[in-house]
Amino acid sequence: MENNLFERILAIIKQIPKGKVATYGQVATIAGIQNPRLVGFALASQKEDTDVPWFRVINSKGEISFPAESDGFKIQYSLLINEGIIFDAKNRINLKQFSWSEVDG
DNA sequence: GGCTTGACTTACA
DNA sequence: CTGTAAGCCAAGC
Repeated sequence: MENNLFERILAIIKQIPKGKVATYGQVATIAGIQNPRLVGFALASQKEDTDVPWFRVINSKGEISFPAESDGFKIQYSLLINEGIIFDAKNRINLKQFSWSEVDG
């Protein structure tokens, strides 16, 4: 078990199964931290060639945390669609259906 | 060591 | 649903 929160966060995100997503709060809680921003902060530190499926991490609203005009949004959107995630007219997904449970894995 | 910022969340009005 | 406020951890200056 890594002592660094960053590596712990990344390790958890890497455990997210394909076709599912986790919220920042979800990952933060599993990581044992009380600050969901650290999750996004850790992901922001990653590179494009990272092994971490950062695109499977979204906010509690079930939507991508990037502006729809941003490239990051398009990339994450495309990657999620590629895994079977469905977005609604508001660019949001059904958390009830796609949310990840660590025990469900 | 202190202040500011950040891919956030929850609560209240 | 929209707007405001507090909480929390790490990095950068």
